[in-house]
Amino acid sequence: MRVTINDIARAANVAKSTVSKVLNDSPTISEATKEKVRAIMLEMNYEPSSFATRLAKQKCYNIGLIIDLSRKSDFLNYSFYDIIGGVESVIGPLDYELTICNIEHIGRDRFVSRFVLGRKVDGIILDNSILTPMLAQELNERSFPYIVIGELPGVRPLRWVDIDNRSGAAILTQHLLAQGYRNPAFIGGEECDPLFGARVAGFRDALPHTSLPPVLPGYSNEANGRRLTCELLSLSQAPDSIVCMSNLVAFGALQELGERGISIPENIGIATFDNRPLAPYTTPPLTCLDMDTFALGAAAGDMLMAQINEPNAIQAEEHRWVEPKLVVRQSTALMKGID
Amino acid sequence: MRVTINDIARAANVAKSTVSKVLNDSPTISEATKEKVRAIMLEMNYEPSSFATRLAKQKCYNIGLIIDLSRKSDFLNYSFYDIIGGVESVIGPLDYELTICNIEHIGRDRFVSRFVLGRKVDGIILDNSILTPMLAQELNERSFPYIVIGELPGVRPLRWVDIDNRSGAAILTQHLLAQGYRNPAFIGGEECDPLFGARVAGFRDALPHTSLPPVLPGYSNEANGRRLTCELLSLSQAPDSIVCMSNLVAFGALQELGERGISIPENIGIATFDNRPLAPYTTPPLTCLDMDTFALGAAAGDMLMAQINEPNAIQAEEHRWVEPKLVVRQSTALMKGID
DNA sequence: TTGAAAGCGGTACCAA
DNA sequence: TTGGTACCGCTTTCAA
Repeated sequence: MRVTINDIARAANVAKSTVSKVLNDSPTISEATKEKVRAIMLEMNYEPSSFATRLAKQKCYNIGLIIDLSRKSDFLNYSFYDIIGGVESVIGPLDYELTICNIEHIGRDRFVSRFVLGRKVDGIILDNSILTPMLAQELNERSFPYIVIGELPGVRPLRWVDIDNRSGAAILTQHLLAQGYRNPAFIGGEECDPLFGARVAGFRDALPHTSLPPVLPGYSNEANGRRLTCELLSLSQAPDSIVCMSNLVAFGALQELGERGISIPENIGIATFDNRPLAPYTTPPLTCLDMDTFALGAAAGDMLMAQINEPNAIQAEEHRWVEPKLVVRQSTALMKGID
Repeated sequence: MRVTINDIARAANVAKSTVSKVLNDSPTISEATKEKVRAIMLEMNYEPSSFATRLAKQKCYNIGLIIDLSRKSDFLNYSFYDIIGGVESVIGPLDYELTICNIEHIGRDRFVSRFVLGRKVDGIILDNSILTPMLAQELNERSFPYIVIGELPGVRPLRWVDIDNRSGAAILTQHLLAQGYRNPAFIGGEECDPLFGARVAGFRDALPHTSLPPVLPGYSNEANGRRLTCELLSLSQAPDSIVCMSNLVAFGALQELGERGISIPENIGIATFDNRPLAPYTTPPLTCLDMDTFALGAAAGDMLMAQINEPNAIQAEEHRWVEPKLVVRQSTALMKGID
């Protein structure tokens, strides 16, 4: 049988409540007693049962990361480890744990009851693809702490973190202009996706308001990168540079342009979102916007801990942006001779 | 205040123990009572407290995935989501949860006491980079269920799952031979890494025992891919094909060969381990061995659940291999004309 | 078939 | 500064 608080109390010849106070480093216990009890704990290899503690304290020291594992996406595949690392880097030192909650089997509706009513976690972090307005309302009504990863306009009060895609898109576009490109186009991304909206907005921010740059949406894969590039080339005024929604779109564009003998960066400059998985390894390597997904996770963890510890702040709306970083590579090096 | 088993008992006019039995679908309770109590549970939105249950049952329904988040590796970045998905796919339906345990802050030594003695988890899954012989011994002594991801010869009794790298390497090499290549070489990987040993062994398995193929180790990055390729080319009998330890090594090789005007697959064939992140997107696309990391996680989860539920089987050694899949692409398509 | 009561391993209040 | 004791919410044994 494992050693419990009672064993320690008996061995130390003190009351169980005294042992408990030693565990919590209560100031009402003398140093002498503390030392004695601690020595015995060490000797007996005692470790308090987390369940008993949590039950008694009515607190879980556990936060849930809600995901839908049935969803496969490049973003998740390439950033999940970093996001978890970021979350853990802030909650771990505070002695909180991270539980992965897959809603795939449970279903979106029953999951609130499972995790929120079941008090398995003190707070949750979830994706904007998982949070429905109804779910948000339910969580809000219960004043249950939660942070959304990914902007979600229209549902409030809401606390979310996101990569600042709009500002990032502007940075990327400004870089193209600074390199001497004059007519950037934007390709890839689905119109219904808020990500697309934010990035196109940033793209437009960086351009003169009078200009009407080509923006061609399409599911972000290699084939569409090629197809949309073809479309761009057939325009009466073909662009001299392209901002791509993803690495795969950019890869498709590179392929298409390569086959047509159009050289990059001389004839057309290419910039793309995300450094992973391909940007450093294409020919030529792609100028891109590197997304700090570790920071994203850390920000989410930080906001969540703040909410858990100051429950009155829970009703306040809070958004936090993580700024992406421009990584300049050869695909936009129009001015490399001048430099 | 939240609704507890007492509230339900009161509302249903039965004893608390009766409610408990309904929760556990005990056969000693009449259907009528069950239905009545269940209806009230539903009505009152009751969800049992998992901590109370776990404390009373002395069981956690929780398994720990031990990782060292301070480690950054491509493999983890690209496969972590899949591994978690695999583990969850088997433990989730059994109502187990997955807790991420980062040993970065805790330290390798204290972590046993934290998770094992602290009874936070019923079993753990960890990496062969985390399991030390001492730790293994400690876990074995306590008969604590654990599964290692990644082969770890020399420590026993031990239960682990791994990708069958040796057989995979042989498959990859046999493919080269079947395509008509005669002198494969192996580059990349560190000699101290068991992964390197397994893959080189498989590489040799596929070749005539009399042959002494070039095997050049080196940390697996792009620069070494280039450097080792140069070395290969300067050999008196230069190889006609290369098995690469990783995508980055292969990428380096492609770069080097490309710059020298050596054409692939005609002059030299290239095959590599891992489909991620680059293999489909290089020029030419790389023939590779695709590692099913979801299956790896699922196998680990499966073995762990078996151990938890049959504690007497815990002393038995068990290894499970996940077979990698050959993905043929252009980089080894020597026979494409013939085909 | 149901109920009463004693745990599970802690916390926390109040009295000593 | 310490001890006694009533919980936290559920399970389980034993009696009714």
